[in-house]
Amino acid sequence: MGSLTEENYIKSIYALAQDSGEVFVSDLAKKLNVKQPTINSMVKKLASKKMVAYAPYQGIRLTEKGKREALSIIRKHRLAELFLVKVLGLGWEEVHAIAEELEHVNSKRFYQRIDELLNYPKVDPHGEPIPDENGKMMSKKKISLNEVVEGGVAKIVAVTDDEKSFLDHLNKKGLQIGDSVVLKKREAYDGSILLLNKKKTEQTLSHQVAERILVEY
Amino acid sequence: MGSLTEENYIKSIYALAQDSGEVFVSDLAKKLNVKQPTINSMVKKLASKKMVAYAPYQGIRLTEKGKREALSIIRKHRLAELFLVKVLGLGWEEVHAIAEELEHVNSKRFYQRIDELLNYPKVDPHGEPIPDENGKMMSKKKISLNEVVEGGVAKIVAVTDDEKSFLDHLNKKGLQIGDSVVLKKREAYDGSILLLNKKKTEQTLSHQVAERILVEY
DNA sequence: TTAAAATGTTAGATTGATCTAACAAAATAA
DNA sequence: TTATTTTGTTAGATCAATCTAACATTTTAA
Repeated sequence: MGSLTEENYIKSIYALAQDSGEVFVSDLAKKLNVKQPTINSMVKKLASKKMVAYAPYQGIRLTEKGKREALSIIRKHRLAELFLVKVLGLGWEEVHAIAEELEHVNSKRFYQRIDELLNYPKVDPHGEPIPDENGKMMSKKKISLNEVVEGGVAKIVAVTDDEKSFLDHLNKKGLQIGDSVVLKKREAYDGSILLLNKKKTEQTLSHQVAERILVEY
Repeated sequence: MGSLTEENYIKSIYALAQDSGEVFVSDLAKKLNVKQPTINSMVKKLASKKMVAYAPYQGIRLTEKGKREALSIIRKHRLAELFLVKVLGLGWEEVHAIAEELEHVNSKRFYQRIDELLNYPKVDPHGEPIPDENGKMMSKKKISLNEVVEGGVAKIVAVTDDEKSFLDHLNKKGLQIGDSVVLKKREAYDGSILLLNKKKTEQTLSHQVAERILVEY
């Protein structure tokens, strides 16, 4: 266990990496509401503890050890949220703040009993998967971009075609694994879709291309 | 709310005052496992926040504000303990450490729901009274020294005679309000008792004198 | 390819909580 | 009443986490 502060850094690095792949010092500073030099020194400390690997301009990555730590905190957070809703009868909208505190409680027994009481749940009240004691969790459902509804936000997690020409096409459209996209509109007559890529520019994809793009949704 | 550290100081000052009346910088240092100068500066800070009143060689006293804070923490600690035993099924011997963490959770709602779920309990698993939201709690039973069994430890909390001659007599025996005493032996033929006072010296009290001394037991 | 934007670093200060070393005052015991 | 013990203080240092000010490097866009 690191300090409360260290735990919060680890958790935020994990969350940002989920959202957008690379995590820069500047991203973390924004997320944690502290200035960049603060992040800089903390990242050095975490690197010395082998929790992260860091190279300037290439982002901060959690090591296996760091990921284990992150998943342990996430497990506690999500178990706490579900517990607060199911057992204490609090509203799903008010439990997040309390879970932010409970996630730092350092007692295996406490969380084992909660897990048992809730009958080993797989997802929290927001539908997020709960990692088990070994950090394993249900992966979110992956679907094709064609199954996303108009207005939906989805994160590209995989492609089912790795022909260079296909990947080049995606690059030209400004699309990469890890990017979040917004589905603006679907044309009824040919199933082509209009979306906003990460850079907020509009792109049109044919139905055939969208079919090969898997998203987490 | 003060910092975690401040909360722990307040709680310890309250606990020491319960045990022995006066709380010296040196007592608190021992209790919190830090050195005296640390206590000295923290006490100054707490005094500036009007949580304690302090005069050297005369002990640290909580102000009304400080007492409210202490009772709020104690309430959370004891509710947490009972909750851990009754709802999570943990053993009474393992809940203290977890409650030390939970007592700092800063959510009224959380503790209100626990209180409700436990049906507004009056005592924790160790028999200690639980303060309500206004800091009121059951007082422990006060009994006369004559009702304490041989070998019992009791704390003097009041006397039912305030004649100077009576109080002088107690002073001579090294007995004061707030002192803990050990009842070593009771003579069958006249009901007089032999006890160890705070200074660990043996004293004999007549049955009539003991009758006028009230203890928390 | 040069200018601008994004990303990052160093140096030095601050605040909270802690320490050690040295000294000071009050209470208690011999 | 003097010596010892208990109780407390000051000064100065350290460590974690933060800041501001100034500067540096890399990427991206014009």
